[in-house]
Amino acid sequence: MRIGALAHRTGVNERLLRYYEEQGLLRPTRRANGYREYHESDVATVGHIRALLAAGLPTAVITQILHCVHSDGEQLLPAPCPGLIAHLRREHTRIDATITQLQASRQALDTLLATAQGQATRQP
Amino acid sequence: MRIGALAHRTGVNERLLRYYEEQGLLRPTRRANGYREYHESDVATVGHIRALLAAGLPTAVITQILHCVHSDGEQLLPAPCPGLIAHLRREHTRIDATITQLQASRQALDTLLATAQGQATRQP
DNA sequence: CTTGACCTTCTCACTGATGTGAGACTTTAG
DNA sequence: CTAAAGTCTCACATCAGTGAGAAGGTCAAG
Repeated sequence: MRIGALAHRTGVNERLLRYYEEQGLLRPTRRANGYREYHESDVATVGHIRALLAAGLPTAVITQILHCVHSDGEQLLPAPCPGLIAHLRREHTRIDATITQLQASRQALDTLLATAQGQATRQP
Repeated sequence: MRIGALAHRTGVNERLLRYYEEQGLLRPTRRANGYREYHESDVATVGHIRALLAAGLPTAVITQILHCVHSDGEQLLPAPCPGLIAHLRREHTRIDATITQLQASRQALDTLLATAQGQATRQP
């Protein structure tokens, strides 16, 4: 599969897929003419990458994770990767904190919106 | 209050406070020697800015919001600011989506951790 | 074979929030 | 007065991501 097809199937910009390669997240092979050739499993990998990035993990950590993972479907972590588990636990805590904070922000926004709408309907 | 004191009280880097001024989020006055002089209420304002930034709103939008707000404690929005309400509603939706995605990421991380710990305890 | 549509390559330059450091000036403590 | 601490501006770095441009590859239709 070439880059355009992968971009289309994952919804991720081609430019970004090249960036992920540059960061060591993806390792497509090359055709004779230099075109990147992606494996079917890269579709799933890109999905994982997006999820982890959305969770706020830096690419360097994601690279490490991906190296510890046989992405045979969903079975994971055959390699030892010491320290990684502790790191992941910390990330987990961080995500929890982020969610809590986002909920607070949303609450603040709710209040703001309630006030704003009160204003707006009171003098349209 | 000078910038160091505000930084200390809010936990926000001085550099960042200057950046917020550059972006129009804060408008400290200047002393004769050029030092920034912050008002007591700026402590609360910085808190609001951090919450909104954490929610993913860009500084430009936050500037707009702050201009529509008499920060008399917590009472808000005396100015009309048309279009802002719709914008805020969209941001609200976006935050909801982000929270959902983060929860999914956390779930994925849980699975990863469970597998990892299973591996780790099986062959220590 | 030529043309045109489309795909891919690489490189340079930028964003936005934040970090960091340098060099100059001011204020404060001893 | 001197030293330390605080502040100023300016500039460059980061990190995920975006955009544009120039060059070349691929393929089907004429």
